[in-house]
Amino acid sequence: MPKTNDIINTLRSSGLRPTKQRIKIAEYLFNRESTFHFNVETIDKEINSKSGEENISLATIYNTVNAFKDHGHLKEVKLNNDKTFYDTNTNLHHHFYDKEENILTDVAATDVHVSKIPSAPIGKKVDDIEVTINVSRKK
Amino acid sequence: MPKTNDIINTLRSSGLRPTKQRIKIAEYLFNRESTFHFNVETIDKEINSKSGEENISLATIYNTVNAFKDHGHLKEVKLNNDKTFYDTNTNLHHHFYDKEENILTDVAATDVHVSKIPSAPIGKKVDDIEVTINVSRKK
DNA sequence: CTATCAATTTAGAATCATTATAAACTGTAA
DNA sequence: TTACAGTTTATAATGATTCTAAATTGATAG
Repeated sequence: MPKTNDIINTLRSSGLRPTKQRIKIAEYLFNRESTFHFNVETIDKEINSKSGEENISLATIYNTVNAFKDHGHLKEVKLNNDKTFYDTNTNLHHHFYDKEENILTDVAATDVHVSKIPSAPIGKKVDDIEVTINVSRKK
Repeated sequence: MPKTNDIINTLRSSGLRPTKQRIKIAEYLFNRESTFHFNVETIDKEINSKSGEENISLATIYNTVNAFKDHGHLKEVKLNNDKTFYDTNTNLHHHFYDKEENILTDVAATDVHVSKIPSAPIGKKVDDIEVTINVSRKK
């Protein structure tokens, strides 16, 4: 669980000025044990519902999430949804995806083995392999 | 390459009235050798650019694509893009994905083997596994 | 410590893909 | 041939996201 100073240093060293807003959002996103999937609305609700504290404007939340993504602190995730989701786990990993409930769960890279893939198209090289295990409620 | 009559029968048997517009779009989408990835704009441009022919309204293209998807004739595909893409290949298969160029290429299910996966979360069962092979330009 | 300036925040407008609406039209079955 | 539910359509509405331009703030030099 990174401390505020670590967060400030991380922001600085990736070229992002550690503003009040960015620090608050970074603490909310990265001060947790396990991986976390969220969208802009999540942050808006969580951070801006607390009365007594100053709110962060939606535009800033968008700016911040985009900046974090562009600097490799977040990964964008595609779901069957109108809103864009993000993942605080930027390492290579895989997913369980339940489309009935629109729930995404991380799977460690070591828990999946892909033993055969075709060669890449001409002029292309393989960067990585992502596996999505689609699941549904057991009946 | 299905003939118009086959298309009409397919539409009918999946409960879709074979209207002029649906037949035209279905012929455009399904009368081809290989898999095809497209979005609504693709259809709009291709079909509505031909002067002399009656245009199909955008609303109808949306309605039709949604109907085809809902009846299992199309599969929705998520790309790093603001527009929704569709795939005429509704069988289980995998993909090469080049995010630099936003190009998706099909990979046959038989060309990929996944030899190890974790067990599904409690109360869930595995439906299928989709593998995305991320590629980029070889340097 | 203070001035300066570029980076950032912000409210609100703008954008744009998609969906909703409701009136006109059409395929189908009797 | 008629009747009616299913479709099409132009247009308005929606909603997530981006843009804009003015106000604010963090960093830096002096």
